Amino acid sequence: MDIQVTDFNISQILECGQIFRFYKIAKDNFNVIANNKLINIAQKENVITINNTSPNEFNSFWRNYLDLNTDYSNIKSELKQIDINMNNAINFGSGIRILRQDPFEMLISFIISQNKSIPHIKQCIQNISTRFGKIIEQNISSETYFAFPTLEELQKATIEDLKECKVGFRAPYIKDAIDKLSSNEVDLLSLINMETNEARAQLEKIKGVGPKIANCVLLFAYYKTDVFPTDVWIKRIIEGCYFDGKETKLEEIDKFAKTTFKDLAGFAQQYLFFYARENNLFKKNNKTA
DNA sequence: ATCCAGGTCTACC
DNA sequence: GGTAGACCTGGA
Repeated sequence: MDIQVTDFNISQILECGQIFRFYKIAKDNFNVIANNKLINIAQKENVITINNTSPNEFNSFWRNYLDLNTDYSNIKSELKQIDINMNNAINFGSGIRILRQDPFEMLISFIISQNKSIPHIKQCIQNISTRFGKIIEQNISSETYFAFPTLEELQKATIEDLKECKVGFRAPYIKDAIDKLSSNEVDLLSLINMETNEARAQLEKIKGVGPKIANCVLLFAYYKTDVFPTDVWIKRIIEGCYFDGKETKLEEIDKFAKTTFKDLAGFAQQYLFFYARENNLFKKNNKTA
């Protein structure tokens, strides 16, 4: 089915670092896995074509998942007023939207993400899905695709099993997450209605979850857009653009982002991350900066 | 080979 | 309370 879109670029949305379960088929054409479903999304100008869904399913799930109920024109114009850097970043990634993804999948995925490159993160998540997730029945490809496992499905995994999925030293962290969710020591459902700081404290009870990973989960699964996940890329671009290139503590960057971007910090982070990473800005030994 | 990648934990100050 | 070093793994 075809849908008219604005402020929407499927490549930017999938490649700005918020999602790991997508496969590029061709230019502006991707397979995406979410909600135990596999769809193909292709975009031509202001029309996206989604294969393997129905109008009913699109309206009940994908519309919200793709954040199509949010008007991005106001968000962008407000952020653009901040300065030339935000202006450049937004012009570069003007079709970015923040997906509304599954909390459990985001938690495990971002635990895996620490000190890893993005292709390797994707590989680990695929390994875990293939081993513990359900086969996606309504397939549109010759390959077999697997859904990300549920908590119940991952409860069967031992630390050894997880290590075989190549997650390395993160295996006990994943196990700790599964244990704390199973015992309800951490309740992902309850986070929806919590204040950002309170929700972050819950997530950080899990071993291997610090401020960066917690913020990613809060932004990408709970749409708490006042958080500002600071990874190496964000750290570099913020230091380069706003701290005269000087080494700056994470707490100070967080304070800066809160006062500068306020409730739109999460959006600002996505524009800056995509802008910095795609252009290799402020990387060590890089004169582009 | 050596270093680094969506960070966080641990050990020591 | 604050920081250096360690940490699985794989690719440059």
